[in-house]
Amino acid sequence: MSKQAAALTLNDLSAGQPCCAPITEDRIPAETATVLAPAFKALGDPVRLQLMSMIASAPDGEICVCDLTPAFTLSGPTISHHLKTLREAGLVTAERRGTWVYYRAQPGLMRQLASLLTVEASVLVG
Amino acid sequence: MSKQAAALTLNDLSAGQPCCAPITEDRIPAETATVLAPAFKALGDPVRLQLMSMIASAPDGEICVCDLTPAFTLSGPTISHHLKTLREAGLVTAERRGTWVYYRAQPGLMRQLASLLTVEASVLVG
DNA sequence: ACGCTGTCTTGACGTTCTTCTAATCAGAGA
DNA sequence: TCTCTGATTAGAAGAACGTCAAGACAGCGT
Repeated sequence: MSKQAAALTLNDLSAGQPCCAPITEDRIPAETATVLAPAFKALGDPVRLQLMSMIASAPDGEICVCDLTPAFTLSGPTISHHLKTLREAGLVTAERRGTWVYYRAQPGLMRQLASLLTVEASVLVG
Repeated sequence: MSKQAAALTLNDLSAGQPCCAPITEDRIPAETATVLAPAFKALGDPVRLQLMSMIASAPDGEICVCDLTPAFTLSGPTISHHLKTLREAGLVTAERRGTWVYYRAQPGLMRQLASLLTVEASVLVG
């Protein structure tokens, strides 16, 4: 990384209201793209996309790693690595309770990504 | 490619109605994840995210490569390569008219990605 | 027909990603 | 304290990615 002008972090975005207009309205600033692209990248793997959906759709809002791992034909460390990627992207949080670790989705960031992609009717008609 | 059970393609999804419920409601099937993950991956680069936003927010619904390239400090071939990635992900289409090539967003796929990430109030409150 | 401009493809190089095995850490129970 | 189980970290191999320079292709103008 050579030139990193603005120190815009994920918290600056997920804390406040919607970061910016949908990409159909205005061009995204470079700093915003730098902050949000990693979240999209984290969802850009089939395994992580399924993990994310299992976490986000968990009945109690959380799900144990021990329930996630057997759902795939991948080794435990590999699943753990993918979960770390989702964690570092800010899409999920982890909490250890006793022996087990539970994962929970972060709706704020998800909603931001969704609103960024929202396409209004005007774009379709026009 | 070893085991490719269902021949689910991008067209199967973008042609019809919403592919599936938001990931907050149900776990997405493996085939759907395989089809949609590349679209998220394509958006997972700051340059491509900005390109996508410039294309999607273009006043006439389309924008010339000659307007995209000078907006970045990257070589022409590199921009062209990123545009190809967006094209292969199904997020944009390209059309040559005379000397110039114009890019246009594909709202269908964008709307699918957005609805997949949609978080209802129930998830937040519950 | 020729050259000019705009865009894409090719080939290469260094970096990052995905996956594994092996080793380590955290907590529960005897 | 020792051991057992669940989860993460460390290290390594192979594939994929981002970038550029050089070359190829497409269309316009002379």
